[in-house]
Amino acid sequence: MTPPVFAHGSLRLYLLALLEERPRHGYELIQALSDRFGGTYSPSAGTIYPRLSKLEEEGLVSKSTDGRKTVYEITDAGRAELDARRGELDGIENEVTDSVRRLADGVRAEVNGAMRSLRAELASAAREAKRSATKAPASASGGTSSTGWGGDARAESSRAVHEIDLVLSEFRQQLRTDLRTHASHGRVTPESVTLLRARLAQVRADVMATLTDH
Amino acid sequence: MTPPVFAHGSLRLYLLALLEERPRHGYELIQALSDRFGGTYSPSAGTIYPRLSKLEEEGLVSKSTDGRKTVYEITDAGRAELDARRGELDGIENEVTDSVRRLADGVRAEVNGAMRSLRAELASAAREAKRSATKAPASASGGTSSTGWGGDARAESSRAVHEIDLVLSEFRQQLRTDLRTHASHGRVTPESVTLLRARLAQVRADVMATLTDH
DNA sequence: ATCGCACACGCGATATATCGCGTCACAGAC
DNA sequence: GTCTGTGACGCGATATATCGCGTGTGCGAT
Repeated sequence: MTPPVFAHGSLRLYLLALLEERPRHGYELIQALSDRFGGTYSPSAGTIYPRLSKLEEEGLVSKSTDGRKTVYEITDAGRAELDARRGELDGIENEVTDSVRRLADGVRAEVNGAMRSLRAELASAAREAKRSATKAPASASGGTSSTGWGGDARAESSRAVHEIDLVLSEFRQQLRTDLRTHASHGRVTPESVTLLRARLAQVRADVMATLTDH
Repeated sequence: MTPPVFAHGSLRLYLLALLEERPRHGYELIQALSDRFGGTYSPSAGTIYPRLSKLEEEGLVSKSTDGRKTVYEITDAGRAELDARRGELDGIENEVTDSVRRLADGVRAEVNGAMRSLRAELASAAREAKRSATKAPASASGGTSSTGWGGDARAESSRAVHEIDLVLSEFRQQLRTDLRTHASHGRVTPESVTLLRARLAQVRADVMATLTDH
């Protein structure tokens, strides 16, 4: 039901990036992630610790105990891995931001539903007024996707896809900055939105044309 | 903040009573308590484990490890203590039930409050959707000031910015999916990247123009 | 009687680690 | 080219343990 916030290799890389800033222990990383993504998303311990274990097993981080804390530090191998994939990082940040926003929207809807059932339950409880009932939560997961790599003949294609990702990322960043600037003095009208939507649809069609035309 | 559910010696005794039924491990006790009191109240690990340690220290329960679980069993001394204070148990059960009820009322109030603000937010979102999507047949006249909240223009601008964010997000998602599909059979050339870059720059310029043109 | 204060207690926050489910990507089978 | 299984992965649930804050309780001093 709730789609994962981090795509397949993303958490691994992001953790490495956080540890590059400075050594941290597990709980600290959980908080750091929670902070960076508005508190709406908090990675669970079951997400962080297995990943850290894996990273240590791979030799990308080293572990050392400090009282009841377990401090993780990035190794040279870790820094190398990070350097090699530095470009993916900003893409990940944007992706996660998107996921979190979708998640927040989902939560809003869920709360609506939960409220309905709660109201029903309270009404029922008032009617009976002597017996109690039990409740049960729920959970699941879903999915998104992202970067693909690894071929040989398709290397160029992959590179191109990845670069498009970067271009998109940059474009979004720029437009956001532009809008923030102009929104403070002067205003952004719905017409801008409409225009943007139309133009992007056109761009998409044109780009697709270059793909199918050969 | 929230008043304790269990009065001073109550948890200790209740734990003993639960262990008299059968040996249990810590987490099991947490769940048992959560079950008995309607799920509204879940004692935290920080409540249970120190108490269990204390009980063991006093020799009222004995501890034994089973895999990653720590099973607690009542001792003769524990049964003696329980027999001596059997009378208090009913009182405790009632007391706790009352506490939980009060707590549930508090939650209900809180949720109600949260719902109010949520409703407001949803209403706002609905207004936004209506304003930008529908080209409203009549009704909407010019006068934005006087009644209603001040800074309507600012709010509209903010809403527009948010929506642009959505459009960007969606666009990126779509393009990524498109590329993914076409990248498997057929390929993505650097020309597509170049084209995309150029077209996006143009779009950005055009959108910016709608902002400064007024 | 009552004042006050050490001590026990309840509990959320802090901290760590594993298990099992569902999903996704990738490789090899076809 | 499509189908498939399998392994890695994200993540909630399970499981345990400690720290520190606020409060209530009981006892000795007043």
